[in-house]
Amino acid sequence: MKSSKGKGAAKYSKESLKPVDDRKVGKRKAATKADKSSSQKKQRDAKKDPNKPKRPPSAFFVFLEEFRKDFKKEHPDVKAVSAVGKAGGQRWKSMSDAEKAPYEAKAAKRKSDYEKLMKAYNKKQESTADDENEGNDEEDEASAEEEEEEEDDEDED
DNA sequence: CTAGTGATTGTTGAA
DNA sequence: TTCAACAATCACTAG
Repeated sequence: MKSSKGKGAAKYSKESLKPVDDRKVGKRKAATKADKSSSQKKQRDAKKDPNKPKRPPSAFFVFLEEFRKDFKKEHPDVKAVSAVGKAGGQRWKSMSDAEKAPYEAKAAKRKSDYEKLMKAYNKKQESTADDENEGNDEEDEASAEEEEEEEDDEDED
């Protein structure tokens, strides 16, 4: 699935896929915690999912992390997160696929771990009324093995 | 004091 | 296939 390179399937979208990208969709934040009774820092919530894994940062975010450092380095006085976001956004679009490659690779790895977390998260849910758990297969080791795969290929010097 | 807000794009999960 | 919200950051502001 996936349109892949676009091309062949870039038809249905185009206009239909537009409504989303334009204006921040009307504010995706403002979770307005609402409760906060317990001063538990900004833990986003405590009643929704016990331990839902946070979404893996996209290549853009990975790039942003480095970009922020560099940006602040040249703009130590800038204190607006939006400034970095905008600058990073433009810079990101200015980058070539090859340059984004390393970031995508990292993001891809992040996703791998995320999938694992999701597995563990599913198990924790364990609510569903009955769910007897039956055999309960522990299979999958929830422990994420830290296997730092340093794959550096890409351009060789 | 607490935590939401802004701004970027990508990604993922659900319908 | 399509939509929609969320991922990090950092100083400021409001109640």
